[in-house]
Amino acid sequence: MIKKKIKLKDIAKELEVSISTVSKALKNSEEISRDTKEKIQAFARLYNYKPNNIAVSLKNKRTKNIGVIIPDIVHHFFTTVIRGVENYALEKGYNVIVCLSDESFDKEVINMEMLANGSIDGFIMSLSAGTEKKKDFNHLKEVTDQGIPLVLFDRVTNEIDCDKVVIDDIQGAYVATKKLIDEGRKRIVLLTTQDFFSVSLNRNLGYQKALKDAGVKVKDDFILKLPFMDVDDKAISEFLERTKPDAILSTNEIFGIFAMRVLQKKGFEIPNDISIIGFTDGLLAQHANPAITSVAQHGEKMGEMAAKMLIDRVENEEDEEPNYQTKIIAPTLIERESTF
Amino acid sequence: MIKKKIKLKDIAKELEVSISTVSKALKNSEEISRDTKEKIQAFARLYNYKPNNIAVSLKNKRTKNIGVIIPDIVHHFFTTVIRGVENYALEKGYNVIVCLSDESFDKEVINMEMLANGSIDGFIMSLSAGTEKKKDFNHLKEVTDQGIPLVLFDRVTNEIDCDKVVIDDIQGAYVATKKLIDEGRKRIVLLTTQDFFSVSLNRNLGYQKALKDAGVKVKDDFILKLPFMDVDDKAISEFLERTKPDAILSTNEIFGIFAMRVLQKKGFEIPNDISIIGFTDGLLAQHANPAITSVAQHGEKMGEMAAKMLIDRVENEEDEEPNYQTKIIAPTLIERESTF
DNA sequence: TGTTAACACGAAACCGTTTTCGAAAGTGTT
DNA sequence: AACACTTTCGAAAACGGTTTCGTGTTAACA
Repeated sequence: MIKKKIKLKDIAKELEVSISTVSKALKNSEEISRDTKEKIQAFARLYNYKPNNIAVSLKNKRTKNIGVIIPDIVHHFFTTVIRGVENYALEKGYNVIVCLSDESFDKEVINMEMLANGSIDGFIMSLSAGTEKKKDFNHLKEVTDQGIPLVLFDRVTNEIDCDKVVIDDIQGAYVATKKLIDEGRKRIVLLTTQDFFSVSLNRNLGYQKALKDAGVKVKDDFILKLPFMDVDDKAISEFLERTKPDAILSTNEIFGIFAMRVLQKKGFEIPNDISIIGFTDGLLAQHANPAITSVAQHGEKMGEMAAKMLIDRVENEEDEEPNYQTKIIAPTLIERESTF
Repeated sequence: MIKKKIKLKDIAKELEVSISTVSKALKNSEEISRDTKEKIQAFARLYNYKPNNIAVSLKNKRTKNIGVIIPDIVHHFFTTVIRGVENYALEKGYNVIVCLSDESFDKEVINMEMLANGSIDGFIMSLSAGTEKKKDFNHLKEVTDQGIPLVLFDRVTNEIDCDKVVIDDIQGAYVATKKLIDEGRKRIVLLTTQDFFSVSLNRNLGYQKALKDAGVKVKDDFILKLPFMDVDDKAISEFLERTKPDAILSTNEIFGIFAMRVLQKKGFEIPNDISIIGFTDGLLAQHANPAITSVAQHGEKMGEMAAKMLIDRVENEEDEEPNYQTKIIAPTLIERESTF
């Protein structure tokens, strides 16, 4: 026995008024008399009337949905961003449609196209590895050309004119490297990914800048660029044996964890023998033994800011000159047990 | 210069045919002549016509969206479930709307109500702690009464008649405990949460059953029930000092990690002195040092199955007698370095 | 040449709302 | 009694599609 949902027409028929009257009464319109409004509202409450979202969306051309496209959800950073977006969205009465590009350009395009046909009021996204590698941003261009608001976060591109929120990766790496230098470390190596990731590139720059500012020469063979997936214990192990570092900066969380494991198995003590700092202050860094000093990216805050920027755009679409902004969040070095 | 999206009416006007003709032509209807169809399709392709999802949804009463409500997204298990759901959904042309209940009953209700008014074709969800504690399932009842398909996973209730997918928690805990017994461990303690979590309860049962089957007496003070959030190092530490275990079974990932840290700080060697097995085969267990033997819950598979069950229901709504199923996934013990 | 059937297309209803506009009824003023 | 306002409500269009059904045209056939 399925209880069908009640609609305006049903209320109208039952109370012998018109649909328009019901609609207005439920919005407490001044046009409708006190009596009628009370009668209608009471009836609606009794039968638990809720307007159909789809019909409202079609009429208002507002879905109250925002689309979030991220490369990977099994990743603490993106997960915290979603939480931030969700928090703000819920507060503003928006739903969050999450799509995963799986680091693939094609999936990113498919997902965008699926959502761009009316399903959402705006996008929040971080570029997939495939897209960063291919440098093809036509799908983003099409979306913005249609007037759909877009906010890019973390992995962004300046090929596209839109709102952005990023952390200051150069600064983050700089501070981390400086911390290691100040500790007296002399052989500071960098574990990073290939260059097509905008974030890795910037972190690399920050690392080199800190070294230069301290009068330390940057050695190219102190930098290991690993593929971003399928991390290889062996590659790390060989690199560490060759470079014999006394400190490691990793541009992500996982490489640092791997390095620490390799070192611990070889009998090194962290941080006595070698200091380690990683990026992305995630669960792994927090719960490792010793806990790893990390550059926090404030994902949740990023998500909230992105959501705020997006919803502001969505709700004030009239302003003709966009005046796009890029918010830069300052990273924070969280000192734990893997450094002094 | 915003490029407005083209609609049926525009194509109709341009090609001097009716809207219905365009609609049919684009669906390759037999009613329309070859010539007209080709002309219309070519035009549509040229101008990149895509039907408006909202309008189609309103007409068809199908949104091609599925709502997923989970307690927490910053949690590896749920995150893998979402990935599984996403995979299957994308394949079938569905979008996934993710809502977070934040372990709160109220948020769970709000989210359900937001989505239940036409935004989605069905729900996939795992109960929040608040709901499990309160044992109030009226919001679920209302949804199913309306004929909206619902699939519960992991944290389920038998108060509600619907499809479910769970893992055999009793079995998982049984196998894990047996493994410890077979290793020769005599003082096997259990780290778990309060009883209102259905999963914890079952894991506790499995633990006790394995002990009994091996002729070991279950001691109540060998079981520590911690609040599910804000884990307390001190409580764990005191418990371990009091019980002096030679093996630990943790009903989740994090308690096991905490216990290992505490023990390592006290100088114990894992697994030489003490073996550890945890539930939820997440990143923490995989990357801990030593890596922790875990009972894998196969979240991605669960997500895929839940999505499959839901979409099957959605697309075959005619069958009058529901005949709800509960799929039980067998857990797997993944042996790592924290046991012999 | 008249009848019929196939073919190709269009008009209109519909999905469930919102909103504009017009109009009936009531009120008050002279 | 005539007029001008209010107040209160309903008809209808609109959002952008899908689908049913009717109809004009043409070809085929007796």
